[in-house]
Amino acid sequence: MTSRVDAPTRREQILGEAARLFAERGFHGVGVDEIGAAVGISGPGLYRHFPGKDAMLAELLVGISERLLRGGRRRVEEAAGSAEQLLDSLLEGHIDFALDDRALITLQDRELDRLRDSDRKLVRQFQRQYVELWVGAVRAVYPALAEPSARASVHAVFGLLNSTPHLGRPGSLPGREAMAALLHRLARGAFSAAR
Amino acid sequence: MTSRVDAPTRREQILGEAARLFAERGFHGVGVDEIGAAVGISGPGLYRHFPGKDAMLAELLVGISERLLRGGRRRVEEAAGSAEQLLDSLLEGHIDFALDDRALITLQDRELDRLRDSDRKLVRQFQRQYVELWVGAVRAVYPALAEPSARASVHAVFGLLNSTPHLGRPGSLPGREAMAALLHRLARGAFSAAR
DNA sequence: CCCAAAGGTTAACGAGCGCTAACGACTCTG
DNA sequence: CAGAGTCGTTAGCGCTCGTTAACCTTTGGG
Repeated sequence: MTSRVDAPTRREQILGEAARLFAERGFHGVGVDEIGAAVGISGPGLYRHFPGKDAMLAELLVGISERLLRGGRRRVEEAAGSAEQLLDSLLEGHIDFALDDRALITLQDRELDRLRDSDRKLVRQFQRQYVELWVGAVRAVYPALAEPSARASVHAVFGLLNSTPHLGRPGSLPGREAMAALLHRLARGAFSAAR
Repeated sequence: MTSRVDAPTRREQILGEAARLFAERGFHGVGVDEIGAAVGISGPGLYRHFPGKDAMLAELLVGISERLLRGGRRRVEEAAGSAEQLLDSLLEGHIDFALDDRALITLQDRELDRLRDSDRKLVRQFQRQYVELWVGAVRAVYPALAEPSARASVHAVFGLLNSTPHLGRPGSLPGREAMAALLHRLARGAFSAAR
């Protein structure tokens, strides 16, 4: 039983560096030797922890989409109150994720096609359920909004929130908390204009 | 002098298919043989038209970013009227681009790092000027908005508009005109909430 | 009519990549 | 202290990929 506050295990360390490298240079653009070097071991030593390079990507993508969905569902259950509160809670969770796990956000919509069919289907299924959860929350706040428009709006707002990775040098932008608040307002503004 | 309404030249044909393939499977995920096959010639025949695979990507990315900037500047000149009109015009242009050239949009922020240093610098320069042009337009409409917030908002709205490529099966979404109108409203709503 | 330019073809090379094989050191545990 | 399990190492295989070389066919102009 591994404690949750321990230093990251070698496996987790590898996954973290792999995520960063994949996001920076693309799945095909990174060699196993580089991933190994990033954690201080070299090349084939990775195969003591993963059956192959594909498996690392798969574990990353399945992990993200599953975490997002679980977090969303938890918020749906906890938000017994108003529909507004649920939408704000979902926004808060997604924004935290976008700001703190930029590499994973990038991978999620960039390298999905490199997965084996079964893994890709699984990730797509998680993503779809997550989107539908949002669609429900948005329509609870804006009941006049038709479902196709709501779905398209949710996709678009995800694009807005996930745009964080593509940002320039840090100087010309707000800090982390200001950025979170700004993204929240932008997203709410977009939804409220969906009509 | 090539007429603008002629059938696409072989070069243009290659660029089009390369854009589609790069967007689908990533730059490193597509082989020159596939690009050749997509236009009916095979593999090394491409080298009669381009010095290498990198050159195709470079021409695509430089072309897009240059076109976007030129279109934006044209709209700035033409919009002698109100600031609102300019912002709407910029939105219209970018939305047309996002809806009609999805592959290029995808490439623009996904494969930029695969370029030679000089080409990447050029593309980044075009992109930066395009963003600054938008920042000016947004701040003309919302003068109270500080520049860093305006810049972050512009990036975020680009993410919103460019989210079109990541959409699901066509059935569950609005048609092209409805989608354009929806994106326009969402973007305006986001800006108006930036504060 | 010739010949040069344009635009293809196939064969093959060299580099890089994912992965396996074979081996070694360290650390527990009975 | 033996032996197994864990976690590394290096060498190298086989394949793919971008690119080059050498050659062929068509076409338009002097």
